[in-house]
Amino acid sequence: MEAPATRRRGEELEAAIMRAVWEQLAEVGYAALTVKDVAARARTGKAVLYRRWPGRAELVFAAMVHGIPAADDLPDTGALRSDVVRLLEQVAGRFAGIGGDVLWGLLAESARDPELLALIRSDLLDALHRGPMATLVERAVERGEIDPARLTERRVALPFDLLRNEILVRGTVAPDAVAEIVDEVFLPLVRPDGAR
Amino acid sequence: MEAPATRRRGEELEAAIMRAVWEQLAEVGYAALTVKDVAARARTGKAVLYRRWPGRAELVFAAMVHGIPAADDLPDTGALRSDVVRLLEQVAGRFAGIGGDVLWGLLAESARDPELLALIRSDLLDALHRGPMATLVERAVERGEIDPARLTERRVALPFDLLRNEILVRGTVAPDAVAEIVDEVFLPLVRPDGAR
DNA sequence: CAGTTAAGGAACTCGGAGTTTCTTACTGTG
DNA sequence: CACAGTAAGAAACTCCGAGTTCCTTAACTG
Repeated sequence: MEAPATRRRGEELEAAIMRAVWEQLAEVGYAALTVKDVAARARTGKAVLYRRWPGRAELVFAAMVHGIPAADDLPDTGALRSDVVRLLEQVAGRFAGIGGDVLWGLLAESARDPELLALIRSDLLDALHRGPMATLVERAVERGEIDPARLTERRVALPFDLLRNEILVRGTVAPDAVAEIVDEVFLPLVRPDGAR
Repeated sequence: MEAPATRRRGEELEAAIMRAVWEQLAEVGYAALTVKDVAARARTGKAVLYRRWPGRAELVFAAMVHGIPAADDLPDTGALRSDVVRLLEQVAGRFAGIGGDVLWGLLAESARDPELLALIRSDLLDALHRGPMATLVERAVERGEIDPARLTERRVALPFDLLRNEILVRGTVAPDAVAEIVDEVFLPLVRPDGAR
């Protein structure tokens, strides 16, 4: 933020840029984010940014991947319900501060670039979700909380599909949305029969 | 398409513009759609467009509302499953030709304009879905195909929430997605107990 | 310490959104 | 049928942001 005493390079410089992008996203959103403003905020020049990322979309994508902390601490509460609730809330929390519009903007701007689009879809929308969820489900099956016969790909994906819908369509995750998704939809579909 | 013999006005002109927007959307998508191209395609000038709509986003929104035929023919096959499948396929079909990127672009560009955003959400994402679905569900309750005690807002919204997820996230609706949504998720949640 | 790399910064091109202005065809009214 | 008034069609214009280029100079390399 304050004037750099020296000329920064490598890691340090890059971190400052990522931070500047993230802050701009939080403050003005995607549509109003300009490369010049980001450069100014990071106290550097546009050329430095373009030397690293081919365009605005890639820059923002990098900042999101960088800014969203990895979910290394997968919930393990011993019960399926609380595990899933906590995981969903974790992910919802990661998107707090920046609105759904960042995702829209990114997707819209990348619509013409199939490679970037695929990357965004897999890194930001899929990988972060499929793996963790699979683990939670696996554990629950072992505990007998889930009937394996009732498991399908679609049902496992359900919690995140619905959470994503909240973020993308409503722009925010209502306080009780997570509980609803888990209690009204997910659990009734995978619990062993009899347990309503 | 061909040179207009005369100078058009009102309805006729407007229809030509809406058609031009729709065709451009289908051909180049939202990001690459320019007002100048639309005007050229409709054989008119930019000023004519800006006299009617305040900006690009409103123009595209108008074209979508105009171009998406109303679902006046609500399915009524006598069975819940086929009703819902048909309704979902109807809606999916309406978005054929233009990709999900149009929605993204529209949402991204309108992120700063709360009124337009609300309009898009309600007209394009909500109104078209909530009403028809409610009717189908109502009929099914009367036929005894649905247990009213198992109905919640969220469950009724489920089919469209998931369909929307397909369109927005995957960019397309896989051939068997609709059947999966209905058979693996929706029906098991609302059918009277015992019917698995 | 000499040579190389790249940061910082400014000036540039290019293109699209939105505006303005002008001429000229329609339209509705007397 | 003539004469406003309105708005279509077309062009030129402003503004602004993405991406590029170039130059100076600080930091790193050996």
